[in-house]
Amino acid sequence: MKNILVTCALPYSNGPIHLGHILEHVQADVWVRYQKLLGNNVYFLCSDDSHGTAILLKSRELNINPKKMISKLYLEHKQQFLNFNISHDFYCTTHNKYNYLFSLYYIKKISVLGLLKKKNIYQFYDKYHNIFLSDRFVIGKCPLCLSNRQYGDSCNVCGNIYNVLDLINPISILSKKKPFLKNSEHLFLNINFFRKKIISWVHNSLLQNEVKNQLLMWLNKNINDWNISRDVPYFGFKIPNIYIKSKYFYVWLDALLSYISNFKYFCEINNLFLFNDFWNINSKYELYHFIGKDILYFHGLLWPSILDSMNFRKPSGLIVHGHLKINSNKMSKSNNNFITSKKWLKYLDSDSLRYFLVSKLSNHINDIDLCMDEFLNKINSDIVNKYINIISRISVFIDNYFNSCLSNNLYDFKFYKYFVNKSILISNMFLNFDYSGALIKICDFCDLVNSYINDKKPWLMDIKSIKLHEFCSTIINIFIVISVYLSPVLPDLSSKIEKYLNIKLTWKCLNKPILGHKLNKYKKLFFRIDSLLIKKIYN
RNA sequence: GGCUAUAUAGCUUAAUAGGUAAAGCACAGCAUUCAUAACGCUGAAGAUAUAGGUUCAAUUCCUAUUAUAGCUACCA
Repeated sequence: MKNILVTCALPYSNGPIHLGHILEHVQADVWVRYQKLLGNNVYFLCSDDSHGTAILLKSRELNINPKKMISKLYLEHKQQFLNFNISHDFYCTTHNKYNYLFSLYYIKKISVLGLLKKKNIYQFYDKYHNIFLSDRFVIGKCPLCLSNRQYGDSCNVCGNIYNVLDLINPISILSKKKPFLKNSEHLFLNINFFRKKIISWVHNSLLQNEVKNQLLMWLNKNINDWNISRDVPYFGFKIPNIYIKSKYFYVWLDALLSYISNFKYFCEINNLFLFNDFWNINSKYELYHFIGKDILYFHGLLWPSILDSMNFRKPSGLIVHGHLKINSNKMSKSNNNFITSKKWLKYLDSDSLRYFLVSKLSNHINDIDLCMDEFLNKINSDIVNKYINIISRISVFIDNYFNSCLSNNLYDFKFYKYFVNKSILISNMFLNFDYSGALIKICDFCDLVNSYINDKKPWLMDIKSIKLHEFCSTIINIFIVISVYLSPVLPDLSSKIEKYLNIKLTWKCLNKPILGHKLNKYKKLFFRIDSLLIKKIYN
């Protein structure tokens, strides 16, 4: 039995959960559910990322206390993930005592190692809002291609990056006025110190090839010192004055540290003595982080360095996915295709989205396109026409002629066994993150069964005959096997199937066929999606 | 600008060590009635972004170009 700790990237506490979040959590959830199905011991943790300038500004905009805002969003986020059956064992926010204590512990460690340096830097300052402006809060004319309204760090038009101080006619996006330059002393982390150790971690952990290449590219040159402090006003943890005066921890530090502190918190609440087993430097237990391709820099460079400095173990692997697009466009409010999880559930169900996303996920970091027409076709043809159709066409006989009871023998044990024997193939595909490939195989199974039924023509067999009874029981047993394979993907449908069949869908179901067993009367298990609902999503 | 990826039928994706490019959806015909106009069988059509190179042989390896995505810390 394996012991595994799994995390997702932390949703930010300044807005609702959207389908992009759901993509990542579904990818992790399916993997976690498969591990559990196979009997491994998995803890699945996540948290809201509740610090940073953007949260402070959002709370000012809404005119409420940032603490109030993040706790309100926390409850909302947690509920949304529950609605999509994401099986987190623990979900909290980064704004908690444990995380603060680990932040203190961390800065002490890097300070003792002599890796902190103070440097004076110049930044734009908005005197109307009394706040230092990060590059993203300043817009102006690109110094290279002269395009208007570009961000302080890079130009969307020519793609160049530059120093914010070179921007022509800079304007603060907060006050819409010209900011002025102000200097401030900051703490910088010498991350280069860890370079060799990180390189060795990259070579020895489970990473996709493209991820490995990207990390080694960054690691092949010197990495600049990392500014880990932020000026007031800020919403986060304050750095003790012995290190620097009036500064806060950069949000990414405590966000990453929360992977550790949340587990500590979780263990304390549940009286588990597992913390050292999972985090000690020689831990044999496994640790995986599911993240989007945009935050690889932090998880592939900063995070291993943090763990190294604290003398904790490093991740066994990172699972990096691409971004979610809607109808081939980036999901954004300006594209008018920003879909929150709440809105989705108003018109459509969780399982169908889970199924669609899983059918698109592989071990590559390609973007995933949620094309709504394709979604409709896929759900109706895969789930209804292929998979559910099997039970729908056989249950009629069982209910009408055999009092909803399975026979004592099978009509075709060999055929049944064929599907059971695929269990290792299917589970390995899921465990290796080849979700789309696994679903293709499962659809092939359904095609095979439907074709078999056509071939054997049960409607021509004598009603109430043993032959028909055993035939139907064979098909239902195969349906059970396929349902076990799909259960991590479709939790809602699976629990309906469990109720109907009077069984629990577990890996043990594959040991031997279920015989002489009483089922419930069949009722429709899954409904076709109406194209009208798809249109409503956009209104 | 630099780096790392990606580019295959109308759409979405396969192709495990260079060796006849495969499947689902959509489309057409036939058959069938147990099934949510579902299922089955047959068929047609049609694709390796562009230009070169290496090779007996390239979707696969190399180079360039084009397009797309992410990164290029101090947004998260």
